[in-house]
Amino acid sequence: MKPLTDSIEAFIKSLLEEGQAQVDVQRNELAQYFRCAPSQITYVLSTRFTPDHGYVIESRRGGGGYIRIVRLRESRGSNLLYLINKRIGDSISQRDSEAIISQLFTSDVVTENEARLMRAAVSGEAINLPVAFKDALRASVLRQMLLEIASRAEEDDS
Amino acid sequence: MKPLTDSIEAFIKSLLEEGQAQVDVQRNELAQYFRCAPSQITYVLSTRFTPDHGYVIESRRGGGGYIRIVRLRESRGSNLLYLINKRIGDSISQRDSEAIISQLFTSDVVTENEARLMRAAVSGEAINLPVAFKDALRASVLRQMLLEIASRAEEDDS
DNA sequence: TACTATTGAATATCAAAGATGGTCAAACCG
DNA sequence: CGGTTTGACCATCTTTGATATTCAATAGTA
Repeated sequence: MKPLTDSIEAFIKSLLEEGQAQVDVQRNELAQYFRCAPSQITYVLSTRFTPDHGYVIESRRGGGGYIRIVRLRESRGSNLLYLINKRIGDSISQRDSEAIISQLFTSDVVTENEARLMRAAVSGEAINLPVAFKDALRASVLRQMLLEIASRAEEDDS
Repeated sequence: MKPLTDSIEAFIKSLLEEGQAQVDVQRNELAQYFRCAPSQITYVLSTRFTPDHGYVIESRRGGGGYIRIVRLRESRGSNLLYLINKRIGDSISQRDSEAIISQLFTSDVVTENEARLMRAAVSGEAINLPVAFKDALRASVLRQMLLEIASRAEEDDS
C-alpha cells in the first residue's frame, strides 16, 4: 500500500507542471481531498518541498488563508557555487545530499544516471564509517563531484 | 526437512521470473506467508541475494515501506559483475580505480561525464583519510557506483 | 468616524501512536 | 561446528489529534 505522502507529493508536483512557477493551495481543502489530517499536508511540505529540494513555502493564516509553493528557478552556475561553498559544509547528512542531488536532476544540471551515480557514491553503504566521520566524508565526496560538474560549465551552457 | 530459507529463496526467485528485473515485497507480509520471524526474510536476503549472487537490495521503512530486490544484468560487453565481486576487493588504489573507470568509458558502459564524476568521487581529495583507510573506503565507494551501473535499466544496450 | 474587542477561519507546531524494515545475539538443529 | 530460526530492541517514516498562533471581518463603543 502506497503511503499517502507520495500521492500528495505527486499531486502538488502535478499542479506545478505547465510551467507555473508557483501554486496556491488551501491546506484544509487539500486534506479533505485526501481524507487526512491537515497536518499531513504540512508534513509533506516540510519533508519534500524544502529549499534543498528547490522549493520555498509561504503561507498565510486566517480567513482566506493559503499555502503557496514556489519552485525555484535554477541559475545554474551561481547555485552550484553556493552548494559547493556554503550548503555543503564540512559535514552533510545523507538525507540532505539526497535532496541536493535530486534537485540537480530536476533542474537538468545532471542526467538521471548521473544523479544515481552520485547517490550511490554518498550512500551509507558506500561511506561505511563510524557516524562521527560519515557525514564529514560524505561532504568531501559530494563536493568533489560538484566541482567536477561545475567544471563542465563552459561547454553545455545552453 | 528442507529449510525454510530455500523455500523463501525459491519464492523470491520465482517472483523475478517473467523478465522482471526487480520486485518489491513487504517483509512482514512475506514473513506471515511463510509463518516465520520477519528477520528470517532479512537473513535470506543477506545470504542469497548479495551482489555476489547478482542482486542488490534497497528498502524503505515506515508506513508503505518495502524491500526491493534488483537483479543485476549480466554485463554488456564488459564484465561488471566480475569487477564488482572480484577485482575490487576490500581495498583498491586510485591508480587501479582509474584503470577500471577508463575501461568502462572506453567500452561505452558509461559516458565521459559519468566517468569524470566517478573519478572525482574516488579521488584523493574526495577521500581524505589516513592511508590506512583510504583504499578501503575507495573500494566501497567505487563498488556502490558499479552496483548502480549494473542495476540500470536495459535501454541503451547498443 | 475611529478605535478596539470579539469571533470565526485558517495555518503552525509538536508529541504520540502506528507502520514498517534493520540489527544482533542467543537458541536451535543437523 | 555451521547454517537456520527466533525474539527483543532499534531506527525511520507516516498519520493523527490536541493545542497554539495568526489573520480578516465584524460588532461594539465613544
